[in-house]
Amino acid sequence: MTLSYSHAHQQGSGTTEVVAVLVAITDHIARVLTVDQGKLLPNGPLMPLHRSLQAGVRQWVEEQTQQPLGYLEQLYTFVDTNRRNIDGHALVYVSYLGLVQETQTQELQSQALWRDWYDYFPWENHLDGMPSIIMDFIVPVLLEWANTAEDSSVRERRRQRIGLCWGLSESFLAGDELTNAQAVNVDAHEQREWIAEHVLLRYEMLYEVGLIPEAPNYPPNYQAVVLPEDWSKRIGVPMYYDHRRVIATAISRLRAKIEYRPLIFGLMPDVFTLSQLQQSVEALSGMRLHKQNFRRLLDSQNLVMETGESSSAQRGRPAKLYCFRHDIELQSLLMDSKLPKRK
Amino acid sequence: MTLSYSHAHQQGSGTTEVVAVLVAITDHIARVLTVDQGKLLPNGPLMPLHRSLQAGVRQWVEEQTQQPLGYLEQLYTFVDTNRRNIDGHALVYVSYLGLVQETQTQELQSQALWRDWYDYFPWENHLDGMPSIIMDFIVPVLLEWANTAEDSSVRERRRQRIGLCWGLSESFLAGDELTNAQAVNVDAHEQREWIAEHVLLRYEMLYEVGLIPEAPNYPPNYQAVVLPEDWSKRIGVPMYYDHRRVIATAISRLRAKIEYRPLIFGLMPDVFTLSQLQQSVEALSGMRLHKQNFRRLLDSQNLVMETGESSSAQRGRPAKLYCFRHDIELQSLLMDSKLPKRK
DNA sequence: ATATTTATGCTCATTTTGAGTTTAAATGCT
DNA sequence: AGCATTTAAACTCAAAATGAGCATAAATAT
Repeated sequence: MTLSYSHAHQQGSGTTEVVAVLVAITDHIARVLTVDQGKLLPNGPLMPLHRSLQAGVRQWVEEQTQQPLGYLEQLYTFVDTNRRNIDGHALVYVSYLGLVQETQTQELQSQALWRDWYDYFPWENHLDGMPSIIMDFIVPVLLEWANTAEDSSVRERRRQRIGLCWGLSESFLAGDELTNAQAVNVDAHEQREWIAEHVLLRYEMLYEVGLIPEAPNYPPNYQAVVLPEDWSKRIGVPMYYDHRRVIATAISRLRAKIEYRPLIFGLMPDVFTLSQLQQSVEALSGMRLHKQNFRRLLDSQNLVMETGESSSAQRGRPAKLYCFRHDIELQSLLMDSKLPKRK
Repeated sequence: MTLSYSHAHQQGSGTTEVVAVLVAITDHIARVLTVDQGKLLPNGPLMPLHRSLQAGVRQWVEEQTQQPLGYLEQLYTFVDTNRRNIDGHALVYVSYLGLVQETQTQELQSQALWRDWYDYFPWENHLDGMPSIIMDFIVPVLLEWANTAEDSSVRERRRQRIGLCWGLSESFLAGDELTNAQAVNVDAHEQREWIAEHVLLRYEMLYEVGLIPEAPNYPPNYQAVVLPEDWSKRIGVPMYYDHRRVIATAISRLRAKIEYRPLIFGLMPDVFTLSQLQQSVEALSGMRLHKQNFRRLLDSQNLVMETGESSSAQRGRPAKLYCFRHDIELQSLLMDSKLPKRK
């Protein structure tokens, strides 16, 4: 895509930028903080006055969004050879993942906006089951892409890749023909498991195939499947540069890490019920969890303690309130902390 | 430390460098490729002609070591505010982890050298049990450091941190007094488990306390423990800049990732016995594994297949030869692949 | 009152894990 | 040749973790 929007700092002598993916959960929805009508992530050049990359991130986020931020961790470093400084050096941008507590998401600058992260990745939201777009449009186009390869071994490899990325069974992908056998196996499409943390792999596959507006080969011209009118909505909101890939990187990291580190507490209010905690984890992973096993795991890890009070629930039995055990803060950062498997 | 060695490219207009930690296993020993008498990792500036960071890494490694390299993955991006370009921008360096097969480690440039990585981190080698230096010197100094803190809560936190990093039991660290209770508990020092992948955390703790020659506050002046004459040898070979930290980052990543991704095949020859495979994994993790469980896990994952031949062993029953199943290459990169716990 | 909703405690079969024992097939030494 | 030694590899077994479900408790809505 061509980009009309441009930053002043790109003409300078620096070649390093920082980009931040700030995540918060509000109304049980995972959101990222964006600027410029949701088209960009907060970002800015690393300057001589910054004593570290983190310091650069904090300054630019503060300046562009006025959002105070807590936990921050480096994600990945990209190079954009299309953007260069006056000496011809390509732009290097270092991405960070930041966590923001729900209670901290107030009074932003006007251009800053918290957006549901599934607006950018509709296929990643399995909270109400697998979205129909996957089996109706995405997978058919991908299979078409796989089958148009010259070499049969390439075709096979592509099909395997599709199956692994999108949780499809071997049988669904087996054989070069996908005629009536396909109809039979459609119902068995959830035989292999959907792996939540493969967000980046899935995004990169869609990008490679040309299904993503940001990709150079968009739109794809496969004939077997007619893309619906509202395709661009279904494939998610596009962004400038490669910022959508940066978000995909962040979601992948968050979903993977939450399995063994209690990052979730960086997103929770100080006091919460176990159901709220579970709903937050579900918002991140995009999947429903087994309630009883979630709780068993929680108390086996000793991460939370009761406050003694109960919530004034809307309906049903009032839930006990809990808080994060700050006395084992350090332990929690180091120790393994797993999550139960899907429901 | 002050550094006499300097690179020409630091005077240019660029601010981005790449640094590579190349790993290979030769003679059952995990090694990293170094230049400049083991004082530096292969590195070089990112230049306008490079089309990606990986391309930069490959060019500089090739130029400085003539080592062909295969698998390459980004590690972490650092900023060195002590090194700046002519415009005052701090140097940003992006580190990479590369894997080299044993059969590929030939005919290097004279300045390039494969070094046992435990030369840099002697305390990380638990192949023959926990090294005595840990309980004899490192932990006593760390406890001294913990106990000299003003605030008692800081003391407690530091002790917890020490316990988690170095695998010490609660009881060993409990209480403010460590007089005769200490002697009693010394034997119980392996109650909590040593976590192999915490290499970076351990290095950073030693650095913070001043036990690392590269640290600004080296040497520490704790009185309770008299450091032995050969301390500098025991605490490992120092490097220029923060390159030792980069290696620590690489080892941490490798040890963590090998638990769930079959990275090990990037280091193995094309054909190998299961014992050789296990020894390689042990070289990386620095710990002995339970042979039977290692094999059970291996064939549950279907990563290797018999070649049909057997090895002409030096002694004992000949072992079957195996090779990596290239047909599931992709699968292997995605799928979980765990390792058994310690022996 | 009774159905509905939410919270929370408990059970149970299956799988995974950690740690052995046993048997097999080679070599080296006397 | 015979026997101890060494390495390989198959099999067993108890304990712990996991996935899934039932039962009970405490509130609200009709």
